[in-house]
Parts: sequence; structure tokens; C-alpha cells
Amino acid sequence: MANDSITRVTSLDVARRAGVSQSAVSRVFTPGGSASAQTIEKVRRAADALGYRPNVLARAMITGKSRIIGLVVAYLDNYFYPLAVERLSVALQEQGYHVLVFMASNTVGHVEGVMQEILDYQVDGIVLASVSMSSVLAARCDESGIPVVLFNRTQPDARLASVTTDNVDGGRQIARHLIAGGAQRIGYIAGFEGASTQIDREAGFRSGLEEAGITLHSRGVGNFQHATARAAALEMFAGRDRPDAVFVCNDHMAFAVMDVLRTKLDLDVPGDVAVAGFDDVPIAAWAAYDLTSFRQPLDRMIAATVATLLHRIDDGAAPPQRHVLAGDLIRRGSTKAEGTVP
Amino acid sequence: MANDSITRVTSLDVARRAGVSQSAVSRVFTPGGSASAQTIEKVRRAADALGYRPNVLARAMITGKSRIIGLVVAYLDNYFYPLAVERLSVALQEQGYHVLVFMASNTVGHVEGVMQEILDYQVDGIVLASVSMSSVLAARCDESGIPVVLFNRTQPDARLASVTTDNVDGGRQIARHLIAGGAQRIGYIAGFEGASTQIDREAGFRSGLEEAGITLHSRGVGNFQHATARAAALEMFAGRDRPDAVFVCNDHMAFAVMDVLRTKLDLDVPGDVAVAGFDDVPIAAWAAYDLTSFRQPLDRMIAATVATLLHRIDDGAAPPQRHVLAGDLIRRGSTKAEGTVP
DNA sequence: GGTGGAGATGAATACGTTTGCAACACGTTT
DNA sequence: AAACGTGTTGCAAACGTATTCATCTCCACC
Repeated sequence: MANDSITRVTSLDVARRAGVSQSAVSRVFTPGGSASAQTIEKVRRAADALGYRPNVLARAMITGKSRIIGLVVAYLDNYFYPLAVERLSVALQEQGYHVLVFMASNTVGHVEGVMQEILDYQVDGIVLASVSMSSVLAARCDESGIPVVLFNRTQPDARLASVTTDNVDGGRQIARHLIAGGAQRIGYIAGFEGASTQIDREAGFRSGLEEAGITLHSRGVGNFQHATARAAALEMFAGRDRPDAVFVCNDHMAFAVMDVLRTKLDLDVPGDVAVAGFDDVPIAAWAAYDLTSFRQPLDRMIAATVATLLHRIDDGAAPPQRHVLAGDLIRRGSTKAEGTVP
Repeated sequence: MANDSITRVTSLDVARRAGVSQSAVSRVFTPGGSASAQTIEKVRRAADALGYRPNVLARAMITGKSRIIGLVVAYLDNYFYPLAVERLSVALQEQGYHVLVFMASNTVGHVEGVMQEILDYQVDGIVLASVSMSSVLAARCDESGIPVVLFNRTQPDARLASVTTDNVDGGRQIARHLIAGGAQRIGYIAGFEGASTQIDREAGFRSGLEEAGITLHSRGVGNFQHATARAAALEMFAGRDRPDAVFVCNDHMAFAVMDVLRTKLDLDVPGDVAVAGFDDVPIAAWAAYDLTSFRQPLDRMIAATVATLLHRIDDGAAPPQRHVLAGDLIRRGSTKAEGTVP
């Protein structure tokens, strides 16, 4: 009853069995196509008997729509990204699209090559997560008519749509929160200096300090990497005059910082030092860290990404949107409660 | 100088510009094809000028090889899987393949639907990670001539290739290690009961206990989920006669267990209770947990998966292999050193 | 100088589908 | 009765490539 031959069953096979033309079969399986109830019935029956399903690749050839979205991602260290990939994939799947994954180290040359590979697959759209893109490349994609959405990243080039959390606001809220908890000597551990998230979060954070007339006590660079952040914290807290609070540019680095503070330096969090991160990945809520963080609204970010992408896919002329979504400060035990000024 | 038209540039365009036939262009870009040095030169020049790259989808139509591997994955909670996805994607990319992601909730009905979608894309092979598959489905894939590899999972059906760590051995080594550290009342927190990893790890663990004439003190079920594991631990350690060591079926659950032991129950690890996990994800090495675990050799698992897949792709008759790789016990601070019997 | 063979080339076909076009059927209106 | 719309249907032409087959070139060899 099921297909029992190795060779794939085509629409022509179904047509022959149903006693109709191949076009009729196609029309039954094409959303727009019209066919009489009788034809539909005959075709459906034959198709079921043969186990026929339309060949997506052949369809892509003729329609020019592959229903494939290319996803470029540089590293999955930070747990925020696996989560995003999962949600994105599910959301697109619901819309009949699928995700083709491309790993790219963040070097410009490599991204270039990867983008070429992507275009080879005739993808309908591209999502760039945790990876930057040169303007040249952006231009090429734009000319190919392939919509690109930056996820959790911004770029000056106006041709690129993007979806981000309000990182500036997040940084500012973290600053206010630390200050309200009584912090006075405040440090910052940066991510990768080229990343827009890093830049915006630091800018917001600094402006929040300024509001209160406080200047940054010290600054280190963690590059978004666990080991580097660890080293940066070690250096920042080595001297006599150490900070009493530190904002780490993302949770993933903040965990490394907390570990080093407690284990290597024997400091109490938040007693000796308050620590805050950014992203609010699930681990932040685990008791071992209980990390104050700024939550990125992942579901809304995904929804915005998908909406933007699909909108631009069926209206190529639509202008690239830039979504900046509001996030939420999540207060936890790694920082002191507000109003605790001694 | 680059392509400046919206319409895609085809091999025919290149042929016209180079003054050769379309076949010649194809041959230049096809690994097997032969052409004179002169032709190659002309074609290359024209192709570069026009920015031509072969259309992978069209190529897939004619060759029957899409160079796409379908990856089915159920959940990315456990950090082991994102890591695997990353490595797998990179490894396949190096071989000229790419990964199309399909998220599937682990219900049988859903997997069925997802597999249909996969086949629609004419994938060259399928990797199933963290998801099970009915024998019916396995049979259908086998008949389609599409090789399937189970990653970190086994199934009785002999038509399915699989790559796993030696989970039985891992469980046994964990048991020996806990016993050597002086544990006497030993508990176990299981994963999802249907998973082969869960079954094998528990079997090995129990056999390790038996060797020493010890019977399992208590058993809970965590279902591979953080919250469920937490609840199971809470119950297991509620009474007066609590275990002095517990093996948790994977790291992801072990973190939840450690948190609940320390924070809710105010127990010392490993002083009051020794805890061991399985997988050795990076977090296990973080100071906050410092978790003893059994390391899965991820790189070798990926290599075996890719090798098996590619081998079966270009030799459809090749018998499905079942790789069982050796892992390593990683001793850390969450368990007592061996020979610490009081 | 003729023969053979290896290598290069182009015309044509196939892959499995969607879709424009024309033909047709059938019921309704003038 | 003729004209007209409306909805179905099949034919045939795409989509962009790989590949078979026959033809041709060129050179070495006897």
C-alpha cells in the first residue's frame, strides 16, 4: 500500500493512475490551483495510494521560492543563541519555512565565503545572528533581492533590517539598579568591542552612571568569552581599591565573573560585590548564580524577526524595518535590593 | 563589475559571454568534468565577470543529490545538543554539505509529520538527535534509500545506524567512583524512561553497584528536565534516611539537583552528598558546580556520525554501522576522592 | 600516410514541477 | 438561437543544471 519502489514517485505517476493530466495533479497540490471536486478526489486517492508528495526542490526551481531561510551563526557558546535558534526554527516551521544552518567564524573573509554558499541554495531570506556583515555583502544581498534580518545586532547600513532589544535602556536600568543598591565603585566588563550590543549596553550603562554623577571605576574586556571574562575579572579585582559592583555585558560572561569572585578571590556576592548580567538566559535563574539580569524578550524578538522576514519576502519593495524591543530588569540575589544605601 | 541585475545569472549567460556552449560551462564547474585549459580559462573569466555561481537546487534536481542533511532535534535545553549541532554543522560544511533543521516535539505523531517534510526536501541523509523514531518510519526511510544515523541514541531496528558513547560503561565507572569515595546509600535520578541513554546508563550503574554488593538506595525520575529533576531530588532527600551519593542521568539535571541540595536542603556537596552527572558539558567545569561527570567524546562522535553518513550516501548498500565510543570519567569536586572510605 | 585513440566540444535530453494559454463544457442572459 | 461568462482541463513551455551521445580535433604511432 505504501510506496514499495526505490525510485521516487512523481506527479506523472499519480496522473497516470488517476487518469488525469500531470497539470491536474499539480493544481491539486498547489495552494492557488483550481480543480473540480471530482478531480481532487481522484488525485488525492491516487496520491495516497502511491505515497506521493511534491518535490520541494523542483517546485523551488519553477517558482523561484525555496522556502528555505539561511541562518548564519558564529558560535553557540552563549546559551542565548541555541535558544534563539530553537525558537526561530519552530516559528518558521509553522509558516512552512525551514532553516538551513551556516556556521561562520566571525572573520570577515569567512563570512564572505559563507554568504556565497548561502546564495547558492537560493534561500528566500537570511537571518544573521551573532555575526557581523560588511556593507559590501549587504549590498550584494540587497541586489539579489534577498531580504536580510540581523538578529540581536545592528549595523549602520540602512538596507539591513534588524531586531534588537533596547540595549541602551537595558544598560541604563542596570546602572540605576546598582546605584539604588548602594554601589559606588562600579566596574564594567565589556563584550566584543565591535558588537553593537556591546556598544549600546555600555553607552546606556554609562549614561545611567552619569545621571547619578558617578564615573566608571574600572573597565575590562571579556570579548563575550568565558575564559577571557574570567581573566578580565581577575585583573579588575586584583588591586586594593576594587569595585563594589560590576555590570558584565552578558550573562555568559557574568557566570565566569561570579565564579572567579567567589572561588578565586573569596568575595561574597552581593555582600562584597554586586554582579549584574544581560540576556537573562535560563541559567541566570539557577540557584548557584541567581543572577540579576536584563531580560531580552526572546519570543517577541523571534516573532518580529519572522514577521519582518516574511513581509519582505512577499513584498520585495518593503523598506527594511528596525525593531527595538523593550526588555525587563530581572532583580535577583546577585545584587542588593534597591534602597539599601548604607 | 559584480552582478548588477536582479535576475539570477545562469550558466547560459556565462556560456554566451565566454563563447562556448552551456555544457562547457557546466563541465568547468562540475568536479568530474573535463575541459581544455583554454576553455576553463575563458569560462572562469566570464563567470567571475558576471558573478556566476551554480544553482545548487538545479544541480540537485539533475543529480539527485541535494547535499542537504536533515537534522531532527527535539529540544535544545540540554547544552550537550547545541554543542553537537554546532560541531556537526561545521563538520558537514567542510564536506560540502549543509544542515537543514527540523524541530520535533518528541511525540510519535509529530515526528512522523516532520519526517515527511524532510523527505520533501530530497535530503541526502538524516541525523536524529534527542528524538526517537518508530520502526515504520525507519523502514520508509530505508526504502527511500536515505541513510539515517541516530546520534546519542540507539534503537533495536537494525536498519538504523547509530553513534553513542558507551553509556553502560559510563554508568559502571560512575558507580565504582562513588563507591571508592565511600558512598554507601546511593541514589539514582533517571532521565526519560524511553531513552536508550537512560536505560543503558542505569543498567551500567546498577551493575557497578552489584559488583560491590550494594543495592540502589533510592530512585527518582527527572525526565531529562530541569524542573522535574529538581522535584525528584527534593522528594528523594526529604526523608530521614537520605542517600550519601546520587548519580544523575545527565549533567543538565545534575545542576538542578545540586542547586536544590545546597539551597533548599542546606546540604554540603560532596560533604553530605556526592553528586555525579553525565555528558561533561562545559558548565560542569564551572566553579559553581565543579561536577564530576562522564565525558562524551563529542568530537569523535561527530566524526563518526559524518563518516557513517557520507559512507552510506555514496554506497547505498553499505550496512548500517553502530558505533559505541569510549568515554572518560572526569573527577571533580562534587564527589569525594577515591580511597576516602572513612 | 593512414589508422587509432584520447580528449574536447556542442546539441539534445532529462530532472519534477508550475503556469500561461487555448480549448472546452455548461449554464445563463439577451 | 446566439452570445456570453465561469470554471476545468490538457498541452507545452519554462526553471537551471548534468550528462549522454555523436562529432570533431589533434597527435602519436606503426
